[in-house]
Amino acid sequence: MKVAATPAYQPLYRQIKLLLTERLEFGEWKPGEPIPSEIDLAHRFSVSQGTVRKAVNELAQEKVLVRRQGRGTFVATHANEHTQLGFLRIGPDDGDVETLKAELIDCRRVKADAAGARLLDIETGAPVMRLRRSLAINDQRVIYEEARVPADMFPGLDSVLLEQHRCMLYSMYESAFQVKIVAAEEKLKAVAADDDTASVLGITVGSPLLLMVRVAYTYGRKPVELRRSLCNTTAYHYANDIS
Amino acid sequence: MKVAATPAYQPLYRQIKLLLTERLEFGEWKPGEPIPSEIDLAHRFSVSQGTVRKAVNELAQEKVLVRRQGRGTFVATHANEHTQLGFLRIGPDDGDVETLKAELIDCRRVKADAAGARLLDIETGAPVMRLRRSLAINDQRVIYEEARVPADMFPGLDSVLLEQHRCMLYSMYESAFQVKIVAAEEKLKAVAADDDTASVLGITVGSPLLLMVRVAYTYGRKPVELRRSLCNTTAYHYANDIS
DNA sequence: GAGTGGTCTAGACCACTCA
DNA sequence: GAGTGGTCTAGACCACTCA
Repeated sequence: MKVAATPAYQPLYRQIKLLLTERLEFGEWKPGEPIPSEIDLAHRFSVSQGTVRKAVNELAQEKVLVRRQGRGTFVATHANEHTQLGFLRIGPDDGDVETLKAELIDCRRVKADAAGARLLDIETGAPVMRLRRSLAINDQRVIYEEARVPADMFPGLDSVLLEQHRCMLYSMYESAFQVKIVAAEEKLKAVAADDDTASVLGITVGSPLLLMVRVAYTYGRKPVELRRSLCNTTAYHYANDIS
Repeated sequence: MKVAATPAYQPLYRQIKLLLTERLEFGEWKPGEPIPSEIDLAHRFSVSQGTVRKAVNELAQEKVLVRRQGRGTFVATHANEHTQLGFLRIGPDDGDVETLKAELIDCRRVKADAAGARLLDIETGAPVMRLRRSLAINDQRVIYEEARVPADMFPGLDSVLLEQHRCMLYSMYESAFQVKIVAAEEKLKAVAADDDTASVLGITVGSPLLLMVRVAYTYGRKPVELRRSLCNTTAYHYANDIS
């Protein structure tokens, strides 16, 4: 009988990719900073430039790194989220997103419920910070959302800090807590507006809203944030490209 | 004064990519068939294998080609849509998509309205085929949709042909009309169910539904199909990965 | 064992950025 | 002009598939 041996063959460039990821996690190169040049990395790891290139290319494709010809390769950052929109896929039916403003409703320490704990990979009942806010696109308040993060990863997270960062969450996670969001999964549904949401968004109870449930991950696909957003899509939509 | 000269520098591998795309459009290699080996292509185009590889890699990434180590590189196909789901991003909240059945409502020749014509890049009033149907996932009827395609690209499209292909549209476009869908853009909204949709889906009028508006493209980003789908997301959701 | 794509190297030269 | 990433080549060898 044959043992179900996982072949575990990993090409060299993937091992290099892992080493780079570890250094990124460790914080050797911080978001926005350049990493060493390909030639430099090739020497450090004693491989050819082509092998480093392949590892870096994959990380660039995953948007963990950003290549800039003639300048270097940089650690991706959410620092410019006010100009770049980050992971927000919502936009107006006509025209572009010109302004994006967040208004904090509250920020509280609560206990993780079973479903949330499972998604965040923590214990049920573990402390999480829950923040609620509304988002206005082009001065129209269209999104109400609730985000939950494990409290121990974000010590000192409170309303004051949030206001300081003008509610740009991923940028704040990154600069204040060294937690870099690199990917997310979203599930979308259509739901009817409840009382609270309706009053925040200034619509009638029962109106259809787009519900987006997001799990956001840091390096190594570790879940960091659970978010529930409700969007009034009367004049807005969620855009997605498929191939 | 400097003329705004578009540099128009195109690396060799992109020229090769273009040549490959042209041959695919022309039908030299059909969906499901293998294309020549990298070495063969390199000889034909008088470039190195590495350059061909780079061109093929980009096409594989765009899911126009499919690489299979040890076997060869194949033209992507929608032929297995009943097993592979194609571009459908909807799935049940619990479990997987086990069965997917389509039920044709009607298929008529109509005139393109202004908005639809613009998206399909045809004249307003030009003939389009409009087909309506419902989709059942795991034997639950959850989607009502309407698709429009330019009539001249699909001569002879009718209910009989649709039934023959069991409503697997992209597979039918491909095998019966040599139109290969390679990409799509979707816009999502939450809307209230109207009378017709409510009765087809067996829900109450006004229930929230997920509206998906899709433009599907063939090679060279030529628009081919405009689709409007309404999904009852009570026990289903639209899944999307972001990075 | 022949043929395919996948990895890796070493080296040349190009496009681009910035001082 | 020095330094970066981007392209291209030629060649070796590896992993995988299939007859």
